[in-house]
Amino acid sequence: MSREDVVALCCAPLAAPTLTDAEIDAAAALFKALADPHRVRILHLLATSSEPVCVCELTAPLGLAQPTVSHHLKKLVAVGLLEREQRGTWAYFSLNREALDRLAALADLRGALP
Amino acid sequence: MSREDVVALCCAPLAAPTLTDAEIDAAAALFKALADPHRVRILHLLATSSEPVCVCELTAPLGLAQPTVSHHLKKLVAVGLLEREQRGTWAYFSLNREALDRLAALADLRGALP
DNA sequence: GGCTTAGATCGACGAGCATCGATATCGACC
DNA sequence: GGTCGATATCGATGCTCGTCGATCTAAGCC
Repeated sequence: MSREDVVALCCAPLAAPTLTDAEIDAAAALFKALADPHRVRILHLLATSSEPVCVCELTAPLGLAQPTVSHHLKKLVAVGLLEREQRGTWAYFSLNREALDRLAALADLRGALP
Repeated sequence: MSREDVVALCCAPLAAPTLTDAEIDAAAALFKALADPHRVRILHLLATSSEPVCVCELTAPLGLAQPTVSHHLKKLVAVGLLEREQRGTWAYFSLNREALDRLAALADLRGALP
């Protein structure tokens, strides 16, 4: 599941009459990235922060070791939900607006209902 | 994670200023239920069907054995996304509108963004 | 009652995942 | 170059999950 596959979902919400296998796999991959409480909290922390956040600021509120935080961030970046920016030694992460639009469209199954 | 916990998320979207641990766990549990392609396809099949669907109609399009389909349906019912209705020997499943509303609100992280 | 069928449950197997210590990589600074 | 600090990667461990055959339960029918 590449990032391009996930991005291709932009105009194919779950409510569309038919979804291809690839689109369904991409949707499941996106939800899978959110299937862990720590990753949901990372998104929540970034959503309530006005500026990008570096890894060192996440270990404390999450109560996790640094390798584990890197592991979760990598998964969120892989599906396009997060963007990574290197500033010297530090790595800053922020939400990807387009990915959030895609997620919101995907999660809205109600469009096809009568 | 009981169904009541998940339902309690109704008025606490992910974009809210602060989320409790319980609310975050409930959100992750809801996304976890969607983290499998077969379960996404089940929701898609139900969303594109005007009437409730029985288990025997799902095994063929999913390409799964009957116990596996029952397993997935049980998970979707557990988080409230599906409703189960017994008609004689058959069990019919349909989407829960309120759960879909909750899901759409949860997945919309954009509310708190500037 | 006895048979048939739909669906749920159980048990086991294999794959995947979260976690963290140890290590590698990379940039900044002297 | 050498050192230090921040982050990523690696390896191992323990747990969870998807899958399906076998079995159990319950409803309909003769």
